[in-house]
Amino acid sequence: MPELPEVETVRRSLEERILDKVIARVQIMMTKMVRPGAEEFAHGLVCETIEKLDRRGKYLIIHLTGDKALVVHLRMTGRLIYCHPDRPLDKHTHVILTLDDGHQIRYVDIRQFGKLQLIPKEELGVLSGLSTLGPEPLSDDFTKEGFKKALRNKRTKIKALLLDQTFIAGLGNIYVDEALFRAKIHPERVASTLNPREAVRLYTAVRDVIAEGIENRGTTLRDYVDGTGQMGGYQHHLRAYGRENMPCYYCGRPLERKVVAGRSSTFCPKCQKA
DNA sequence: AGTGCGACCTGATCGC
DNA sequence: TGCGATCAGGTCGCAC
Repeated sequence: MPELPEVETVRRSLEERILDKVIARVQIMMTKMVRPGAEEFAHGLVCETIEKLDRRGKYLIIHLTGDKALVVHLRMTGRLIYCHPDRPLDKHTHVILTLDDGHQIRYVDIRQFGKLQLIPKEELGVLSGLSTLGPEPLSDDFTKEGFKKALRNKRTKIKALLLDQTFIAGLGNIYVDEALFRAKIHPERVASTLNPREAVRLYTAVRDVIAEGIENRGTTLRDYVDGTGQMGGYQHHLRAYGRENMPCYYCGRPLERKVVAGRSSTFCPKCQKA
């Protein structure tokens, strides 16, 4: 489910509603979703005030006023929903945080792959997965020159590289396919073989698709919704992902689908030459 | 260093 | 209508 634009949309939609609220009650229906144990998780959160909401890659980081932070990863089907307690419980609701404003934040996750981790803030810098993330694609430290240079010594397929969170943070299968399509680069191209013009095209494409994804409040294929339960809109703008056999926007020929880097990949065999 | 697989889960869809 | 196979936005660990 959620890639950077979806997580950022969740962050924004929650931020305006839960900032400065106090967590009054914690209910855990499925203990494996939380870290450390249920007991410690609940006790660590109760009476804490929500100070700040950050995002890094696909991680949502909820800073509390004490020395702790709640790190959330939605994986494939996780949802964080801010709602009134009267709203009927979704079938796969695993954790409920009740706030002092009378509302709740519910963690719902059909496939149960996600994780809510309560950790001391000083451990944010060492948490596996989070601490090893590459640059944010929209930040100043993701530079054209740095990107070009980094591609030069990578012998892996460009699709695998863009999916590698330690290389660049936040891209997933959808936005990688979109970026490669826009840059007219085949997903199986070996990264080091991209010429400078291609590298720049890809750099620009990555930033553009991520920015457009955020502007459109993310992509809803089936499960994704923001912090208020609203669907995204970027699914109407996709040009490659999920468009197998449909006409290429550039040349009109049917797009092809193939497994690359272990993921289903859709591309134009004519415009994105191998 | 890079690749390919299974594992973790539920549910939608498709072919028979 | 039913039933099994396949696939899904992510990541991790392991074998080669």
